[in-house]
This record gives sequence, structure tokens and C-alpha cells, in this order.
Amino acid sequence: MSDGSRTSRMRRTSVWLEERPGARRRALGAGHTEGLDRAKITAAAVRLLDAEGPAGFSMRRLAAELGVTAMSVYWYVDRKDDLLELALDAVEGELDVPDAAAEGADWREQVRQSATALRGLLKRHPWASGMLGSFLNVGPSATAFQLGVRRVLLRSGLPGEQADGALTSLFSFVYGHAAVEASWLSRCGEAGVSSEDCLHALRDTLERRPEYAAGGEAVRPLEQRDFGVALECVIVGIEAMARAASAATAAASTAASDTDGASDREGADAPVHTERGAVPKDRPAPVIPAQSAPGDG
Amino acid sequence: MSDGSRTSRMRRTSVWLEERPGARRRALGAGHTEGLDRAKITAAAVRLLDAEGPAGFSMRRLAAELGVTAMSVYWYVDRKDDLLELALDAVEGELDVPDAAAEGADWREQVRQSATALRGLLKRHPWASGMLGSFLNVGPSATAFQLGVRRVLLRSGLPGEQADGALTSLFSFVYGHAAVEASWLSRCGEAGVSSEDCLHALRDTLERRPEYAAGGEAVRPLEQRDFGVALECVIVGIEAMARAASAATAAASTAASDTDGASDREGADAPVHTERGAVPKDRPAPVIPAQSAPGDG
DNA sequence: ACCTGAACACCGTTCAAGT
DNA sequence: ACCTGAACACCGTTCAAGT
Repeated sequence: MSDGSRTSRMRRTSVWLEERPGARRRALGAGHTEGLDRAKITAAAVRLLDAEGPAGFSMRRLAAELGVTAMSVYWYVDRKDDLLELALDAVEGELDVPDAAAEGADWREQVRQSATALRGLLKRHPWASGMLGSFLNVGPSATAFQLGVRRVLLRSGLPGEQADGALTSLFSFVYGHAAVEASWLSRCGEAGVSSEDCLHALRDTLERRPEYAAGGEAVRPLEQRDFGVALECVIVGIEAMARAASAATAAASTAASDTDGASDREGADAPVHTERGAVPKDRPAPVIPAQSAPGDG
Repeated sequence: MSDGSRTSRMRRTSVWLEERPGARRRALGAGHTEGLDRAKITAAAVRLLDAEGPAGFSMRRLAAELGVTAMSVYWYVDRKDDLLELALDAVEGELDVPDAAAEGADWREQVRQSATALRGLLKRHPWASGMLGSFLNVGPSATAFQLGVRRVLLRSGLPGEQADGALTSLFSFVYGHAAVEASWLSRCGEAGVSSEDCLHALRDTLERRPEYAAGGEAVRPLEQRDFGVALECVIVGIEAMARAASAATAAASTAASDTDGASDREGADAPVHTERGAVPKDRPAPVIPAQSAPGDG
């Protein structure tokens, strides 16, 4: 019931989740400088994506860049999507996995650094943020980074289940922010317009066209999206979550035995500051919902 | 220097930002039941996207659905991308714009409802979350909704600039979360695998393959991503931001005149609870950065 | 004003050969 | 084992015609 035969039933959800992954066509570690290679192809794909964007990327174009016929690539990679997944995880390898065991490190600062590093990555490779909405993103590099940040989040005092919620919150925010920013920049870039001119055109449209009911006074602020302020907002939310959780733990252990050493955790004696009971921690945490899978209607 | 001639220089950043938008080819309000129509085409596009997903959507397929030749659509729409933008804003029209002027409404509850409604929309139309990373999303419906939520956020006591940061944080989170969730579901769906089986395969891979260095104990939690917990985390962050801001305002007005009515705002006397000065509000809020626009390298 | 058909320059991918 | 060429079934979009 729980052996590996179940996985052979599925066609393909990700390059990383296939039956004999990695060692498919040729040993990855073979040290030959001539001929193609999964690593070489992946590196070329990253270069091409960086240079031309996802719209300019094609198997034929990539093969030309490698000085090879279009179909040669298919010996190393089954489908274009597999190659894109490889490219995605390859750039995520640029991230430093934070060290949760570092001695005097403040978890907030580590979270701040990891989030900023991820954002920087997604700005260096603007095509990557779009891929996060297309692929599973479960490659080794992506996984190592996410687990590392999770370990850092646990240092806040957050229990495991809520640390996952915080991790989701943090990554969703960084991904979403980068995707919106990337689409803005690429749209302006393709049209040959500066961001300022584009914002100017937007303001003009909002003021002049009747479909846009509301006035222009509230439009201006939408120009400014500050990653730092928004990130700080998420971190503060995580912090409040952790404080509420450790206060609950302290109260419980105080009720059990009165002389407990749990109060040396910082902020454990602070009250919960939200009016409505802060973070609901007794709500069931569902698995990613399986119903209504998008397929053919 | 600031007249409309500047906007004619740009080719196209969005359907919504073209020179004579809306009234391009035919009056939109014309009441004829026969023949095509921008509205009819847009509605058919939404239906096709819902049914087949973005990969199954093509101009030829759409035209067939409309019982018309492929090129007929091009009389009403300049490019496929324009049509996708129209479809995106069309589904965003399903959202209720929150009423910030409602009498006894709690802003947290309104934010919660709006975020949940947006998430529901992005789950009903899974292709939409991907489009948010491709287009400007400045159509009338999207704009009305965002400005409405912004007005609600202002009721928290947050000053305008920080309300934009909070808005960015909130929307980025919902977008990012929906995009990751949608990609997960669609990948599993296309492979004909349930989410549970896919998670099982992922856990197997993490445990067995050497590239995935870390052990499996930290892998399990990544299955559970609770939108509610993460959303609450963002809301608590916004709340803390607002409390810090209004505390600063109260302190300033107390310094100016001692008998000020500003202290009746709830929580204004609470101290800032973050150890590092909470939200940095003196940091400059940059416009969406214009440098390093992704184009040809 | 509205719609069509043929055509152009592409795609991803399969398949039978080559060496 | 590795690479090629021709071919299939598609794309988005242009353009000259039709009515």
C-alpha cells in the first residue's frame, strides 16, 4: 500500500519526481568536455532565458545556441517543460541556505536576508517568478532553501504547524511581489516605455475614462510599492504569531507547575495584542485541496 | 511636457492604456444580438480558459467556439494578449468592492473577506493567477477592487504611504499563494495524480535521492499550507504597523498640545512591540524600479 | 463595416535513420 | 550511445480579397 509501485502510476508531475531521476540517460557526473550534457544544456537554457525571456525561448533556438540540431536536446530532456524546471532549480542554487544553528543570529534578520536574497534572485532572472506559477518547484536547491528558512522560523518559538503557515505567508508574498514587479517591468520594456511614463499613462487613463469610476487621488499611491515595508509587515505578523504561541505555552505550563523555566523566553509574558484572539491555532490545517483540479471541463 | 502626446510614443503596455481605449472598433454599448462583439468574445475566452486552461487556449480554438473563422476575432482585438487582458479583468469583475464607509464594519473582517474573495476567484479561474504575472492588471474591475481594499486599510489608522505597503503585502501574498496552489493542482491534474499521491512521491524522493541532503522530518510540514493562518499573519502585521503609526502620531500631537482628542483611537497608547523599531517609516519608498528592464541582452 | 482564405514564419514533438 | 532530417500537427499574425 505504501511501496514505490504507486509512483509508477503517474505520468509526470515534475522532472524531480520521476521514477529513476537524475540517472536517466547518462551519469550526471561524467567528466567529458565534448558533446552535450544535462548540465550544459541547463546552463545554456538559463542564459537564453536571461537574454530573451520566456517568450524568446524555444527548443530550436536553444539548440542553435548550443551549435547542435534541434532534436539533439531531446536525448537529454524529455520535454521542454522538464528543461524549464531544471533551469528554475539551477538559478535557485544561487541562494545561500540560511544557517539556523548560527550562534548569535537573530531570526528576524535571517528571515529578512533570505527574503531579500530570493527577491534579488527573482529580479536577476525575471522569468523565474513566472515559472513558480507553472511548476512544482521541488528541486533540490529550492527544497534546501525552503527547509533552511523553515528552520530559521522555528527559532522564533513558533510551533511547527504555524511555522509552515508563516513560511507560506513569507514565500507567497515574495513570489507574488516579484511576479507583479517582473510583469510590470517586462511589459514596459517590451513596449519601450519607462516605468514612469507607464505610470503617467495609467494615471491619465484612470482620470479620463468613465469605466474607472473613482477619482485620481487614490491612484497615485499605487505607484509606490515598497518591498521593505511589506516584508517588515509580514515579519511583524510572524513575530506576533510566535508571541501568542509562546504565551499560550507559558500559560499552559504555568497551570501545570508554577515554577517553570519557560518564562525566560523573550516576550513570553507579553499579552496578545490583537482584539480578536490573534492567530487561530485550533483551526484544522488542510492539505492542499485536491478537489476541482483544473483539467478538461 | 505633461500632455497626452507622450503616451502616443509607446506601442502597447496594456489594452487598458491605449490612446482611444474602449471605443476602438465599435461602440461597446451597441445593442445587436447578431454578429460578434468584444463582450461576447471576452466571455467566450473566459469560458474556454476555464475549460481548457491557458495551454488549450488559442485564437483558432476560440474562433471555432464562436462559430467563426479564426481571423474574425482580429477585427475586435489586436492581439491575443489583449484578449487575455480583457478576460482577466472580466473575471475580476466578479469581486465585490468592499464598502469602506460601512457603519459598524471592522476593517480586519473586511480585509479578511476581500482577500478570501480574491482567493476564491483565483481558484475558480486558475489561469488568472498566472496572468497576474504576465500583464499589468490595471483594468477597471481590478483597479476598483484594489482601491476599495485600500480605502478599507486606511480605516486601520495607517497613513497613506504605509497603507500602500500593506496593500502590496496583502495582494502579493494572495497572488503568490494562489499561483503556487494553482500550479500544484494543475500539474497534478495534468498528470492524473491526486495531490496526496503527489505529496507522497515528493516525500519518497526527498528521502531517497542524495541531491536532497536533509532528512525527511522537516519535509512533511510543507504539505500543509493554510491560507487562513498565513492571511491572519499578514493582518496581524498590518495591525501592528497601524498601531505603531498611530502611537507615533499620538506622541507627536501630545508633544504639541497636551489636551488632544487623538487618544480615543484604540490601541494608540500601546507601545511598539518589535525589538528593532518595528516598521521603518522613514525609509524612502521607491517607485517600481526602472533599471534593468528585461529585454534583449 | 465586417468576415474570409491563403500564406508566412514559426512552434513542440515523433519517428525512422544515420554513425 | 549519440545525433540528424524530414515530417506532423499545430501556433499567432499579415494581407489581399470578398460582401
